[in-house]
Amino acid sequence: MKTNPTEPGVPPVRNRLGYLLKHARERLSALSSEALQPLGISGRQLAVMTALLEGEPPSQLEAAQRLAIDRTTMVALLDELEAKGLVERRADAGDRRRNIVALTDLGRRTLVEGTRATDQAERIFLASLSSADADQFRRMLQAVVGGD
Amino acid sequence: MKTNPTEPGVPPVRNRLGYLLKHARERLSALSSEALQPLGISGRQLAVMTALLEGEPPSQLEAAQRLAIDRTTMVALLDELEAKGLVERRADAGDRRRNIVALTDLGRRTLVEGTRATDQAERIFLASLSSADADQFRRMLQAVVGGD
DNA sequence: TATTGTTATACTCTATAACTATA
DNA sequence: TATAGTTATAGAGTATAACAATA
Repeated sequence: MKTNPTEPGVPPVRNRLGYLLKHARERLSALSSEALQPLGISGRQLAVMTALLEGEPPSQLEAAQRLAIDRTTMVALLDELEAKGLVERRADAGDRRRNIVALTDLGRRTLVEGTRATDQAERIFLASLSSADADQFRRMLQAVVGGD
Repeated sequence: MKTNPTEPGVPPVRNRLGYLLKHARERLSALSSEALQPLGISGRQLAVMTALLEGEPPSQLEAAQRLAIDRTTMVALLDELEAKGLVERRADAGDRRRNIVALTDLGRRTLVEGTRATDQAERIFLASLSSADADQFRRMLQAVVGGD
């Protein structure tokens, strides 16, 4: 059994995109969780609230599609947010299969504060990049994620 | 209840780093899984094998540290790799608490092929960026992840 | 027949606590 | 006392299948 025969064409694991994306997300999640803790919400919950405010108040299914998550995942997220008084479900008058989901006044205020908190978390996360590089980093991520 | 009062300072959820990193990683994971399927290994397993080849053959704990994961997570990963005949645990002669972990010959061949496969998955993942931008994207990720 | 919300269920990934064997 | 490996366990997060209500 030979020792340490470095293989050509096998780069260090810390240069691999899989490693980098995993740990980048872990670091940002930790920073965001910490920043949101005073508000008593998670980053996932803030993301749902953010999606509710884009365009018309969505059904649960439409809200899930805006976040590119499954509708069954949305159920539990809305249960949590409703229990905190941050969102309301109301039956759609025109199609009673659908629930229209909207932020409450408390939800709107919490969203604004949570956005400020996560903006700050993002700034800390990106602190090792120049401001121009940080903008480019975000654009590159949008490019590789695509429309989904 | 007002409808759709767009709040100033609340950007679309698809511009948030949390959303982008989550879905970027999801997309790369899907591409990598597909590329590795003929080899019968996961991206996580390939990452462990890659870490084993950097520097001296590590103990389980050192291998975990190279990947910045918990040593209890490493146990199950090595169980899987050992069951496939890709790695070997052998007791450290100098300190019998430690297991030295090394790739088998099959493991080394699988690592080389798996690296080629995930290189190709990374190229597809980055296809919307120029070659120079792709390099810069990777460097930026390394900068924000830091030494951990 | 198809769609929306829901529930039950299961699977992946991860970490914490406690055990064992060694040091 | 402390460390390396292990096990049991639990908690996120996610998805699939099946059901009820409605279209």
